[in-house]
Amino acid sequence: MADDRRSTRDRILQACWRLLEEGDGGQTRMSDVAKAAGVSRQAVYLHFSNRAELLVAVTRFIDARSEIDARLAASRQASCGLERLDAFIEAWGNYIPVVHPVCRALLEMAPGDEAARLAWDDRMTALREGCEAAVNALASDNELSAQHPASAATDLLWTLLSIRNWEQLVEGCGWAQVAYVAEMKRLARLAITKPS
Amino acid sequence: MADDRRSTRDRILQACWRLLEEGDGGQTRMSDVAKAAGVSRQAVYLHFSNRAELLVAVTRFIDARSEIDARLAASRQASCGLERLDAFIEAWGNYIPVVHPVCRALLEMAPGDEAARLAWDDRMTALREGCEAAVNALASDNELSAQHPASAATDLLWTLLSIRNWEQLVEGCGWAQVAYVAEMKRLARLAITKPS
DNA sequence: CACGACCTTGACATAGTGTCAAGTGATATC
DNA sequence: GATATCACTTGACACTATGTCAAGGTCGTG
Repeated sequence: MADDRRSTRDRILQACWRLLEEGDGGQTRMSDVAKAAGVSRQAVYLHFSNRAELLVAVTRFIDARSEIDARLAASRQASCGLERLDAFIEAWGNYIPVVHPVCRALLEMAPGDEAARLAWDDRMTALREGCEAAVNALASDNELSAQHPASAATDLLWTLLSIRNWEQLVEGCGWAQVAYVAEMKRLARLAITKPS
Repeated sequence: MADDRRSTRDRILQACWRLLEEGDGGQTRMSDVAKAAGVSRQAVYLHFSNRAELLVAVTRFIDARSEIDARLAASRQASCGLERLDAFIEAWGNYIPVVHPVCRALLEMAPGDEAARLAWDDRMTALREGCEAAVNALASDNELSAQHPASAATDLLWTLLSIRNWEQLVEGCGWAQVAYVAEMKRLARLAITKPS
């Protein structure tokens, strides 16, 4: 029974994920998810009290299945600031395509939905903390550009690595994922580290 | 009569603009606009067949009142590529805060509304053409970085100057408008021009 | 058997967009 | 001066998606 319970919940999450990846983007409706999961619309509400909560649960579901923590941990073990910056961009930049479908849906509903907005802000705050840590590592190695205070460097890195920028370059301009990551590494160095 | 007609239409546009600037962002509804313009909700539909059309009309209304064409024309008359790049960033970057409230509304409805999406794409295509022209001017002066083909440099400049990035830095991180413009100029040079 | 957990069915409230039809009042035209 | 036309009002309606509620069904377990 406990197994069945998890299996229904998981089937909903899985179906939602699949629809977000395949479908027309964030326009996936609760009834679509229900149908895809082979369950009634109300069953979805028994597990997730609203759409925002479902989407947030899907992001966690994805996080758990994609070793994101491990990848980010690797970046924290880099031996110097520059290496850490590269590793961080590599980890995050390659994670974006995975979570992007859900992020898109969350982002689309954020303007009109407090819960979605908070969930999104949480995610972005976590990203900013990662950027801040990378900037601090650069500062420790005295590799940080003298152009700005560390907070401004963090702002820049955070903005550079935003999901919107990935969308525009990879989906909008047709850049290959590896080209995107390589270019972000190059730009980050130019923007916030000392000229070599 | 012809005067009255334009005055009602203009009152609607003006009211909509004001609400978008003051209000909670793109959540402004048709009935809000009607009320603010002192007109019935249906009167709004007599002038604009749907919300997307109204928003597009507001952007044109703003364009007309903000000498954007003149500012951009100035950037086209720059005597060298680098100067032109700066002038373009100056013109566009300082225009963003003016149109931003409407762009935000248009952007928020774009995912679910074909008309809004097309209108947005149009605007962004125009911006991209401006970026492309600036990149070409740099190429003519042999000032373009050898890192990428011109199209990739255009992609980068276009992405750098996106409204989302302005939102994040100015509204999200609290950067002053002048700091934003200055930093975009610096980054654009680093990203796509030859190192000096 | 009876209970409870999980799920279904179907009805309902709500919010906002866009449509429709009938009516009003001022202005222009014959 | 009657009449037609234009710009607008009023009020009702259809539609879509979210989220809520109540009543009932099914299955495993005590």
